[in-house]
Amino acid sequence: MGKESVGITASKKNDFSEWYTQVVLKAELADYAPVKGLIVLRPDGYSIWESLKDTFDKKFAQNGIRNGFLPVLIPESLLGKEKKHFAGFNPEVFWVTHSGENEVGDRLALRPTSETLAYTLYSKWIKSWRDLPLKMNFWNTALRAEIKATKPFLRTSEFLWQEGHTVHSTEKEAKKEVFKILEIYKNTVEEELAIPVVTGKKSEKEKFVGAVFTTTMESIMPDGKALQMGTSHFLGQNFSKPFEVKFADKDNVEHFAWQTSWGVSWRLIGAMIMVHGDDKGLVLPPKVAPTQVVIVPIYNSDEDKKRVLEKSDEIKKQLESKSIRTHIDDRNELSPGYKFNDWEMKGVPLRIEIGPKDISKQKVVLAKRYNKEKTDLGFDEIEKIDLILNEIQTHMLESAREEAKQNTLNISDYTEFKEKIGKGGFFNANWCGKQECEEKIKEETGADIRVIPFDKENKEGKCIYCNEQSTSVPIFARGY
RNA sequence: GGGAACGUAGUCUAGCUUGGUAUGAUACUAGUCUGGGGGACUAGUGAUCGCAGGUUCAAAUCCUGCCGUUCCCA
Repeated sequence: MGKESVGITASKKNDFSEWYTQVVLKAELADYAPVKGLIVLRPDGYSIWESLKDTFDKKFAQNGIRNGFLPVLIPESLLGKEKKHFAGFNPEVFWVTHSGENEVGDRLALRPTSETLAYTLYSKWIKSWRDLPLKMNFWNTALRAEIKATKPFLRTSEFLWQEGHTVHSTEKEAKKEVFKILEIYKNTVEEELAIPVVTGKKSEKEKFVGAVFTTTMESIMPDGKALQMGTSHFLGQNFSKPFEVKFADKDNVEHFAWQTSWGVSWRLIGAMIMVHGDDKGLVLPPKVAPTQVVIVPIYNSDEDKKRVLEKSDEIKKQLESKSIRTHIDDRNELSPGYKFNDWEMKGVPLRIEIGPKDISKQKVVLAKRYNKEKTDLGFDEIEKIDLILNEIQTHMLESAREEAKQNTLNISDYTEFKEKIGKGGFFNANWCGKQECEEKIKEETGADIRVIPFDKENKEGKCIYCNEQSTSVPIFARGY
């Protein structure tokens, strides 16, 4: 068999885009749907999403947030209630204009996001301060037409996500919620996906349309571009006013409520692929890997086969008793070498090779995916595998942090900035806070303000563009 | 937003310039051997050449439209 035709043929370093697409398709995470910009999730891809969903659900629940479900169709009259919000989304809205042969009266939008729908309901449900806070989350898909370049997980016209919508009686409490959610996002992405993130605020220009302010977490990808990993918005009363989300307070005075909305999408899967993958394919962080350990039995005679499979099964049971997701690759028709490459392409964190030679020595061969290390592991050490998986998880985050650090640069000279932006990276640069400078920089370099880190607000210095008094040190980068 | 390329079996691909019923590999099925890093041999299955029109005795090939995919640049 031609090695070229089966594995990943593009190099991550030299041909990043092509490499990414190949990994998604060949590792069988997703495939293209017959409609432009839409993808289909295959079991391994969906399993990773389910794993993230489970983690988020637990954390949301601990924070008093409950799940609900909203319909996909939103009447135009509702969507248009908050003018700026509508204008922001309108270009990419899919419209339903017919039911069968009949035209519908009020056009129906396939939700680009659900604020307008959720808050219509919220205004019905909320009457008193006793009804607050109202904290709900929705797992669904959103639809935003992507006219041009689409890429699996990163830019698709329909994407899986969760959108949370909370309502509070005070501004302070709502703001606290915004930051609490962002913290949950950050922890989850770093702990589960082993991707380091920078948290902070979006600039006025980049904030969510309709929000008072937007907090965000951003990560740097190996090609030097920034990826927005999730956002948590403080909506203030911008939506509660048009949608009349109001409540009678303890003093019997009616107030408009304070709101938040927040979301992460399957983009996180795209980030995971980019950050950890290599030229052999996907590399999965153990915590989200659908299969954590794959056992490849090796044998020739029927007698050996029986012994090896029996031992494999024993190891599998031992691992499963510790909740380690284990698979035995007993496909008879394939050679061990083929299987090794196959599972490496799919990114399974640990591989156990076991043959007659190993059994006689009371050990197996253990191969780690993320650093390609191969060692012997005695039968009596099998129980340590959960610790090894944890170690891998930790190391993956550490090395991703190291890489991110090397791609982050402090910069104060605009000429130098323009020279270096081509290679990508995060650039910490002083900014005066004026949108004009932000726009000029975008125009001249293609880089925008990804995030103003929380610890970099109110920093003195000189704006990299206009040299005037700076107000903060945002991260500039070219983004996805 | 601007530009370029591409679409032929599950996958990759030859053929297209100069129209004549599609090449090869791999995968798949069966068998024998093999088995510690992408195995070998033998025999078989699998394609209305992206879709819809048009030109023609005849279209994968020429023309038009549509759909889809990829890459590069802002």
